[in-house]
Amino acid sequence: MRSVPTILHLDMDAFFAAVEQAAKPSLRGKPVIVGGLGPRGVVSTASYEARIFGVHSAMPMGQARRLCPNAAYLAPRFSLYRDVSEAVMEILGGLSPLVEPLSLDEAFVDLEAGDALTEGSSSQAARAVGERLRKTIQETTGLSGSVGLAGSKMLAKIASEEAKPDGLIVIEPGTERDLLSPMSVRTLPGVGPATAEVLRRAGITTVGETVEAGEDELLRLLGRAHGTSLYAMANGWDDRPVIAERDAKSVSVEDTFDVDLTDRALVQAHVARLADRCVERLRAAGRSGRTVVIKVRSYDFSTLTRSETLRGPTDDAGVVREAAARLLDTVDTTAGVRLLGVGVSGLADFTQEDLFAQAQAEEQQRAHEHQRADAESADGTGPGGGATGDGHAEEGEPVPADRRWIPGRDVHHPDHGYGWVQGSGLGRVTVRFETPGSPPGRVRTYGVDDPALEPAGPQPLAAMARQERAGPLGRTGEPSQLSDPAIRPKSRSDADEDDGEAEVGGAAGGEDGADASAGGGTSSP
DNA sequence: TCTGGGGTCCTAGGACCC
DNA sequence: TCTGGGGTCCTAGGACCC
Repeated sequence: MRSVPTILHLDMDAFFAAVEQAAKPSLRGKPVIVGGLGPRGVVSTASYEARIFGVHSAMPMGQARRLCPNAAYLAPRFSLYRDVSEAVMEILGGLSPLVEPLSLDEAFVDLEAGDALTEGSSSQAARAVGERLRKTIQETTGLSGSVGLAGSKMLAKIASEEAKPDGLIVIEPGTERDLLSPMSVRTLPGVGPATAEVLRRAGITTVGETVEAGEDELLRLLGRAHGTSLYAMANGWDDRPVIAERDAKSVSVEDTFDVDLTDRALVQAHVARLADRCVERLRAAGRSGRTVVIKVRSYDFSTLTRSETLRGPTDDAGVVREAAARLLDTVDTTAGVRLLGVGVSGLADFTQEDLFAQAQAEEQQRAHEHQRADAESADGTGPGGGATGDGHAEEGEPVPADRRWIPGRDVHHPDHGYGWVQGSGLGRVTVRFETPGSPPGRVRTYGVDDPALEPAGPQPLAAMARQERAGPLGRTGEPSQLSDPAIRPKSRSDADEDDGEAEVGGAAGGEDGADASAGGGTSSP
């Protein structure tokens, strides 16, 4: 615990949804829900307008649609979020060399390790840094983030949570115990539903009661590691350092299917493809791994894993594919498989004699990854798409026209310019023509195979485009990929291997017409 | 329309070794 | 051969986080 609140936690507000609202003028001020659009999708992020209806992260999409039928439902666009995230992380890097990203939208910063506290180390100075940071992020990205400042990571995070949305809270060292005492145990990191239930049965629901219970009691209830850390956290004792970067310890990919898989050959084919995708990611990261894991979730949601440790680390797709196939041989899948996954752990640094060849291979991998990222993340259903899926599909087989139009994706039309897919189905696709810097636009409808309409890459957010025009940002001066004219206009990537279930709720605006909510291949409201 | 996808850490039992 | 103890690795599962 520090005596000055010099640990900063930044949490971007409703990040994915906020990026979409920045990109799509007609959605500003309206409920927006980003997540898997398939029959088994869940909410990634709900805008604050949607949260009023009770929608929140991790909620099944079906439930969200019942609660908030008029929201815009969009598939996530991770490559765009990554670009915005990088801009934010770069700003944080200007405060201190010690930045610990927790996810795309969250990070700790150790202000003591940097020189941002020009006016000396005090609460006031820390608050000023936090306010200036929020302003810079707003100007650079057009988005709001909430900031917590405290003498420890735990309290900085609790502070930013309390500050949401669009706020800043400083927890003055010395006030922690009183502040924490009335809070729910669920506030403490590491206390989820299961732990909370164990504690509740012991009569413990608040942080104060956790302290009163005493360490011995917590150890008895929760075991060694968990009990010890919970007792410390409840007392506000936390001296975990901010750690700039850690190496990943595992890499994995998984797909949930729209319909349970029963055909053994399809299951086997899918595991092989997952193994390939997993190795692609492993190699892109320049790593190799020793333990291969498969994951099988059954029709009834029961989940099992099987693993095999090799004699040495590998980044060979054939080796991983074969290990995964052997593991699958030990699992009965006749009753139906809902999810399949393949992972590699026990990672080692990839050692390579030929560094040039390695660099080249990685470059290709990265380019490929970048192109595939959105297409893959769009579906969440996996390319298999269920028992009738394409386990037999050939590489390069054309994507059916009506599957190219994933709600939320950018498109281009020679007459009307850039817009985004609002919905598709029944042979039609509805597009709203607007861009981040334009006023709200109008909707038009096309046939799904209208040759004039083409998928496009994400358009740069207005604020970020302005920054670029004003000159290179930050110290590196590297132009963002978003504004690189060679990359910005339509890329085919979004259409390549999507599996988007076309469907969008009656998105913002009243003139959507029938198409906006027509489901493509799946049921529609 | 009931449950994503990518991770981390911990526990516990058995094998194996000294 | 009525019988220890500790360390490490592997496997499986589960809680938790964003």
